[in-house]
Amino acid sequence: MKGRKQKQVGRKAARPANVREALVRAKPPLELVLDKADIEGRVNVGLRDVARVAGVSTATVSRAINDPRLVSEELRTRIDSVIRHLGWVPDGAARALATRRSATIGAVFPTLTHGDFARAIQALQDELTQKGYTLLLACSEYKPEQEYRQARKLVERGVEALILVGEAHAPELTDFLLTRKVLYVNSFVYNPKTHGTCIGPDNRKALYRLTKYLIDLGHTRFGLVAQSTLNNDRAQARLQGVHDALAERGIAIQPSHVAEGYWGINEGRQLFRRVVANKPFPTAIICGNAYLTVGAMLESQAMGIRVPEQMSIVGYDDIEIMNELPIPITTVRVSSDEVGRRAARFLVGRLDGQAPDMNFECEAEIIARASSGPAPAG
Amino acid sequence: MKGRKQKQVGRKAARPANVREALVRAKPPLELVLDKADIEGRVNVGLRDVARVAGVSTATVSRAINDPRLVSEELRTRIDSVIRHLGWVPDGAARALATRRSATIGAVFPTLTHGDFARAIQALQDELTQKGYTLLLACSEYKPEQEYRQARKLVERGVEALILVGEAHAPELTDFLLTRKVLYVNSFVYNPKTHGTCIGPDNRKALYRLTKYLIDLGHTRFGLVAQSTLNNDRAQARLQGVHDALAERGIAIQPSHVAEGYWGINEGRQLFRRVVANKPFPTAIICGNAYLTVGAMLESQAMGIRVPEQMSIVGYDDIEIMNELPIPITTVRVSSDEVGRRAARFLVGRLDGQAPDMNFECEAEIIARASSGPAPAG
DNA sequence: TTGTAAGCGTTATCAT
DNA sequence: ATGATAACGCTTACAA
Repeated sequence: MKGRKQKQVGRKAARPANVREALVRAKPPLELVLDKADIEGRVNVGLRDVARVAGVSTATVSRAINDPRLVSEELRTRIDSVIRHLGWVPDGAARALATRRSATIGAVFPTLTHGDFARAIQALQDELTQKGYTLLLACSEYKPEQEYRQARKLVERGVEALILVGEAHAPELTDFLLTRKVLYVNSFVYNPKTHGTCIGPDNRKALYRLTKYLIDLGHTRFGLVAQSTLNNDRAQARLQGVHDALAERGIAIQPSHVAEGYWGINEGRQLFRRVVANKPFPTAIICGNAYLTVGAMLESQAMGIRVPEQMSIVGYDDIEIMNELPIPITTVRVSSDEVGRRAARFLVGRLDGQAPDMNFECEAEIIARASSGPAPAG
Repeated sequence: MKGRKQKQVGRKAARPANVREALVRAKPPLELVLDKADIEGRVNVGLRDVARVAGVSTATVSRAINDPRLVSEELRTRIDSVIRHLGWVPDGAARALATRRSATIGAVFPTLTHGDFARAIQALQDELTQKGYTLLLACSEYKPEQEYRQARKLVERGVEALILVGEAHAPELTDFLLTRKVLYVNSFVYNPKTHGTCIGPDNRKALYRLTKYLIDLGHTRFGLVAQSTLNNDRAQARLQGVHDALAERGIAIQPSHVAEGYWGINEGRQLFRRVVANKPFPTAIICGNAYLTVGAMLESQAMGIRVPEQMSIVGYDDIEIMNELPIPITTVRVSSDEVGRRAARFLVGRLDGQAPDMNFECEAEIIARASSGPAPAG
């Protein structure tokens, strides 16, 4: 470590306080003190240098930047000018160490490329920036183990709170959060029964209602282009919603009419083909996420299936293209922005000691479009 | 600040070193020392507590976690066990302060929701995590002023390097980076003449070549569904590429065949309508970004225009849907992943003192699909 | 191999 | 309103 070669008795002693002392109270020629020689030994200018050049104590400089009202007009302007001239930028690490606050919030998302998460992150970012916080971002790639490691690292980095996705975490993570008493929220889920605050849609209910909507349209033969439920409690809850609604009416779903995949238009196409391969094919197809839905729709058209006359296709998450395709798609709209914004507000509120610890359910609205209609007579 | 109420002469003095000392060397019943009373006064356990409980010096604990080889087998396992039992997590701020390194890298993107940026961020994230760094993320919303503020804040937060998008920054930012000697890269651009390292495609060249490709197909009447060049040097460079190619062949573009917007399928539709409103409409439409392109394509179909027989439509950025629409779209493929990954590698390399300061051009490949063809005879 | 203690750049307490 | 200085929790130079 530079500048630590010799044990110094005291800081002042190490720096000849000769010419500078004279310059200190000089009025305008601040440029003079910018002379390299003045900041000898140290690589970066620090608050101490500002104080020295401005001829005040470090305490005063600290006050001047953190609560200017505590400092006299005169000193304040003098200090500001020195800061500008010296180009000083406060050191976040030192500040964090002294205050025990980092003004940083961490988030671990399964992926950053899915539209809904991207939107939530954007909103999160906006909101946090506005409130003076910074976002530390990590990615779990849908692996609980990795989520744990990342969350841990974020806590080491000093985040004051954590945003997670879903309610199912590695047990180590839950333990860790509990014993360290880390403030966090589970986003994109709503299930007050779980441990921790949650902010998001009730995934089960959303698909329960969507399925009911189709049942009410007379459909009885259903197909599923589902998203894998592996390490994905949201997908799991959605599937549960479908099954709950069907069970209520005593409708069974044929196993061959269920295909499970991950993500992507092309994958949606393939899964769709698999589902409709077994005649008679379903009159209603429910898709697990946005891009699977788009794929299913595109493939249905390529196959010459008339939608919604022969078959209804519905999806989850309302991305722009759903409304722009030749046959606009019925889907569930969740405001990811809202999830992100709410999460940010909640955490910042709690950190400021306000806001009670409550859960927040985001609306999941069914947007009915041309892709769904009454079940065909046959 | 807690625990700072009374001036303490020395730390040890403040803590009765009675019973504990005896426990220190006790073999298995480590649980005993977990007793709250042992960590009195302090809210969080610290390295000192670990050292005390393990009966070693703080230096040894530090070594044990940072370079285990420096510590004897015996102490190492003892320390590890104490760490686990105490649930200690090192304090990043303190470590950053002491080492003058934060293992953190900052990025400021115009937006997080565009597919290309999201992909780059994802890659960035992966790569950085792998190398032991964490990503601090910020968002400029395409505003140079905000980019400056965010970058500054990231530097305050102690990032060791910065990833920016584009080469045109606020002058304050350029100054700031220069005087603070901040390591950074301009991503998504390739222009070795600018200040700073750049990693990305040569936007001008890419569209120059795409335009040439269309010219070679016999097109002479061009239309533009352009992305606004406001605060967007990439869009500007792309436009320049188009104009360069056209100028070379003496082809002029009719002002009424140019429409400028931002982003989104719907916007693409509107702009497209505007462009084709002026008969005879262009035989080739070049679009400024992915979603504008999709919009143009969708609208052309809604209007009953035959593509590519009557009109060729080409875009920029190869997102999945381009290849999945009924008429797959010719476009320029830029590997955003590569941009992100390269940027991360470059910065980490430089921080480790390897890697020379060189620019890196990412390939921008023309993916010819069904949406482009020979100009119609008429 | 291990310990001692200075030092990282701030903030905050206490005294003036 | 301002100054002096301990403290924040770690790393590391130097001594043993």
